[in-house]
Amino acid sequence: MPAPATQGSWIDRFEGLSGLEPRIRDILTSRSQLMRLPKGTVIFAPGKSPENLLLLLSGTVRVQQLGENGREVVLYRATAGESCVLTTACMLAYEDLAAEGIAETEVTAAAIPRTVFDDLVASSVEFRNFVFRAYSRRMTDLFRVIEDIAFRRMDIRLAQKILDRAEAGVLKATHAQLAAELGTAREVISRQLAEFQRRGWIAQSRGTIEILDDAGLRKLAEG
Amino acid sequence: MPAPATQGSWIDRFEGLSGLEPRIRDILTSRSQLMRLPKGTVIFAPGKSPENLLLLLSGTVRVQQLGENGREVVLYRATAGESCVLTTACMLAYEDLAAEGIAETEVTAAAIPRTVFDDLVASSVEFRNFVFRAYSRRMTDLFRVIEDIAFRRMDIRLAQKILDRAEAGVLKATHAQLAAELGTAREVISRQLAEFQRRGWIAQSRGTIEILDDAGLRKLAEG
DNA sequence: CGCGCTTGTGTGACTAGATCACCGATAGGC
DNA sequence: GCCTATCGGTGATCTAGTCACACAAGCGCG
Repeated sequence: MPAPATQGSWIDRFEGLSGLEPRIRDILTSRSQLMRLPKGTVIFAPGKSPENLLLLLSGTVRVQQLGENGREVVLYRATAGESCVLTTACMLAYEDLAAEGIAETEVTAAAIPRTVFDDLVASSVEFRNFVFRAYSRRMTDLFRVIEDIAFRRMDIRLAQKILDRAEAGVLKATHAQLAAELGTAREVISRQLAEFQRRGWIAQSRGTIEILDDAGLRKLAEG
Repeated sequence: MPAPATQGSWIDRFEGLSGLEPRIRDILTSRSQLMRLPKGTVIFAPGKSPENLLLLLSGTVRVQQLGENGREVVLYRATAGESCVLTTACMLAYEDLAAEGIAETEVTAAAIPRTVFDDLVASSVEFRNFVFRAYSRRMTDLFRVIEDIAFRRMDIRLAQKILDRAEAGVLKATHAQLAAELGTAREVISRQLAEFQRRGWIAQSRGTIEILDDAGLRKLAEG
């Protein structure tokens, strides 16, 4: 991305914020703070609520639910151009969430303090719409997760996951990681992958999955 | 709808709204509309987004996720004193939700049009807090549902459900309804209940479950 | 190099839950 | 009292989660 010529140009990377009135843009740029979080940073977690609302400029944040037996499910990922609104929910949470947010890659973000956030919501329709739209999007994501877990077959979900997260036909992930993504046990993933392999859809080696037959996987994922 | 003794007194039934400035109270009372919805009314559904935000004065609204195969899971219930904020998410939703809200009993509510809602959010800190707190609460509920579905055993969840929803030791519900609540199949519920009965924890008859041994159920539900 | 350690993967046996195909029981309308 | 819709019970079968353990691949180190 080219170095911004004007102060606060990062704002325009957010869908819905480009039309902000100058006054609001000023508040946003002057009272937020750009920050860089190394990969693996825990942004929020049970008992650790964040002080700031993050608007992601680059990188991705993974939000996952933790079960007491050590198992996990990935709830959603926030990527550049999105906000981590759940954060606001956490900021206000009268109750601790059993979820945590982790920087999955290095992340750069604009951090907006709670009070400034409130101020912005009060003074700008566009910002309000931005915020509520973000909430709506997250809700939708959560609903999909629920639907998946409750109603969809593992093989289908796994095929989707692989197609989703593979880059150039290759997915770097251990069976255990995929299991955590889908909220299931490692063995289940191992067996499903063995079956995919048997059908010639993928090739496996320690920590990586290579897609051999995209169409085969896709056919399963759709149906 | 019963005429309130003093204009706007219903506002005080909502935790967090009682401290509103008079000016805001006036907007709320004058620009909202009290309404009565008969039991079974569909408040929102896929393809049917509501125009109003509802603040529930009495009755309960059940919000459930619909799976394409006809199965369901109950996401949460909103009761008197709560708002149906998801509604606002739906109002703004750029995407249809596969969820629906249904009046589970007769419901009375104050309906706030979308524009007035925006106005209130803009002009009152208390109202903003009220709204975000409501969002936060719903998120928490959704997280619990995800955790339950993904990690908890059916027998435990069923025992909890029975304890939760029984009134005076009796629960009026069919096996099919309980199955829908928990996002499972009717047969599973039937078999579990048969087991509970065998252990002397409950007695069953068509459409009703009677709790005989509260402690027994509770012990399972906790563990 | 061989050694031990950690992490990732494979497998069998078993339990829980979901699905399918039924059939019998019950209540309510007529 | 009979008909019919709804409710509940049951066996067979399949998918998924759990447990216990064994084997394999990488990795540091003497």
